[in-house]
Amino acid sequence: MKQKVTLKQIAKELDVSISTVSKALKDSVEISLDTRQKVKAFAKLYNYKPNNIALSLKNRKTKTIGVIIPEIVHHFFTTVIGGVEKVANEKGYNVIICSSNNSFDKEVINMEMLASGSADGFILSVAKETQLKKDYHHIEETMSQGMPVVLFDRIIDEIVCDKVIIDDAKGAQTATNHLLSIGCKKIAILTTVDYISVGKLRTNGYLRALRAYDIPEKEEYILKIEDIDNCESEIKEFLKDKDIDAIFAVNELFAVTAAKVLDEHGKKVPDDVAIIGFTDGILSKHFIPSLTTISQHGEDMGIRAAKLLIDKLEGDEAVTEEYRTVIIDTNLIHRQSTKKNKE
Amino acid sequence: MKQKVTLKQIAKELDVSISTVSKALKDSVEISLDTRQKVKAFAKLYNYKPNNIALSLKNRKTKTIGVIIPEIVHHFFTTVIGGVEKVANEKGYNVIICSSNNSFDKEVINMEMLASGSADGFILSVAKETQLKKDYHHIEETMSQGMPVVLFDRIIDEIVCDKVIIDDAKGAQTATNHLLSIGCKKIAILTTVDYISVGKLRTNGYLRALRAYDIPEKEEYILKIEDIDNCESEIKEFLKDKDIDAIFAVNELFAVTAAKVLDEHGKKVPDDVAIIGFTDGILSKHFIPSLTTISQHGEDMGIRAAKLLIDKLEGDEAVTEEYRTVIIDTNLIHRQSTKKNKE
DNA sequence: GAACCTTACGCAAACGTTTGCGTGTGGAAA
DNA sequence: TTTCCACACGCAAACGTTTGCGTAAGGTTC
Repeated sequence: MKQKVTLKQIAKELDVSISTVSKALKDSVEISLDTRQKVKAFAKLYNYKPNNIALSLKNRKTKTIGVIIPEIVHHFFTTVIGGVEKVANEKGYNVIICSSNNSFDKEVINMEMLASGSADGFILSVAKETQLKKDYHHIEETMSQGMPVVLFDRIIDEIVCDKVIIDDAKGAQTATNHLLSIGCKKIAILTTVDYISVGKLRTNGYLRALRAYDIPEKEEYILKIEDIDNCESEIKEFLKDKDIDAIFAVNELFAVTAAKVLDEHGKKVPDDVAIIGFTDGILSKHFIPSLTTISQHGEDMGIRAAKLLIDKLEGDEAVTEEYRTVIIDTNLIHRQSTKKNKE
Repeated sequence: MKQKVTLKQIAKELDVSISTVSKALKDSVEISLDTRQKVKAFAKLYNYKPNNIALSLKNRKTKTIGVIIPEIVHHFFTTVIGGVEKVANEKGYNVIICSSNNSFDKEVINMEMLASGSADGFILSVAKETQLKKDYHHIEETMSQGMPVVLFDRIIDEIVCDKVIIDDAKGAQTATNHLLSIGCKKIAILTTVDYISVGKLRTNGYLRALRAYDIPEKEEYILKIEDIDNCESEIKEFLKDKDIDAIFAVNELFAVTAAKVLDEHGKKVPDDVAIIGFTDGILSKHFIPSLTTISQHGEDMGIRAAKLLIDKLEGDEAVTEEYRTVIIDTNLIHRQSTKKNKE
């Protein structure tokens, strides 16, 4: 089994020095044309590829971006990654993806691992547990070692760095407004517990929209779901005999689960109850009825995040000291789940 | 801005040699207890972490697994990655994920990039284009340089290496049998073009099942979809006025799209037409009606693939020379889309 | 033939580690 | 006082690169 060929081996075979080989491959004028050609031919023959590790060590940078997300099996996050990869590949960067699995410890471990030489900077959406614990030492430590961090989606206000977010409250308000505009009056919200930043913001947007329409908020219309994986039972309980004409769900899963429960109760979507979701994933698109939703433009978020990071990585000191927060526009995607006949 | 602290800096501060620091941190008996404690205290204070890059260079291994998949925004592939990560983390490996986007060129580029120092071995599902082109030089080259490769799902028969697959034909046969067993006689299949290995295998399984039941295969019941992203129009055209009582779809998207088209035609699933899919993703689970399907156990595939790879990486020569093909069991998940009333 | 200039290459340091071996210091034994 | 032995530490090489600088060989100029 062949081993990877190095400069040293080529040098030995051709009876020249390592530096000659290195320079020849780079077409340095220091080396005679003859030698250059010989070396290059030999290198091609043996399929020489410079060793990235050695280059990283020498250059003190890895040309690699570390991405840490709470879940890997998650449509929104993968679209973001898609965007990151796009930009990264264009600019000659590699992407390492790690999932924290919503665990604080795993987030810390992954971050430390990547920070100790494997990546030049981070794109990060923090784990649920991290938001709960409010322990951000690993992020601060990483930044204090000179590695830029870009936070996206689930961000942390207390940390000063580049951020890419959507205006969750505004998106939620738009969603709720849409329900109001088609004549719904009794609008329930299925949301997460408050320590999830985006959940709280979306709840706020919902409340804001109601207030703007002078509709009193009702405790009984708000369900804050704790255990996302078992949301069905909570939603079932919540929806039982509830007199509502619309539901705003802060994510796809809540939306389709609600649809399912309504279906079981013999209620029709959208005629009896309209539904609007958040995040334009495959579920919303392919569900029957297809779900009206707020698109988060995950790929754009990834693109912007990657650009911010690479700017920091390649920028001079001036750029480095200035932090930006990019807000990605959301927009309402009209589908069947909010098409009232009375409209 | 602090920079990352190195052994050299600690050594200078403490006025000892680099090797003393290194040994002290490793609790070498060569170093006096006093010095050891001093060094360790200092290292902790400055949050010293050994530089992975330097270690990789020295050890000639990176403790990193490269995973290349055709698509990142894809439920099945992400579940596989989840499995890989699980095992990798347990064994102290890092995981780098790259997507080829189903492009041959990107697959080659990613592979070469990772092969030149960033990863010790690969877990790979080949791009559609690669299957079409039948050009596998990059994989062969990587293997000939001593880096183990594990192929999964979309594998290549011609390449001799470890593989993790499901028995696609058998799974398809099981699916078709199920349809037959509930009384369906006119079973259509929505499949991919033949150069996609898994698609072809599933088509074969379908045909095998029909033959076993002595049902003649009909050309008009078979749709080979070329452009997956625009499958809806093809399916619509195909299903128009077709007299069938069941559909076997080789993936989720085809299954739900068929359901949607049927819905538009006023046909009921499962009463008029039963549907069975392949791959147990979120769509199948949450669709109304929920879809009966063949589970591929993506996470298990990832786990097995990672284990095979790590065995190769850490094994001695004996293990290295022997290649295994692991076949993961599929199983039928009964849901509503095949619950005939007549049953 | 001396002085000088090109040309074409090699040396060595550096990136941050690890580790086998060499060595200076001190104390104990003879 | 000499010899010897632990003990505690430093040296240097190695992993694979890149690159500034030094230098030998050969040619040109006067």
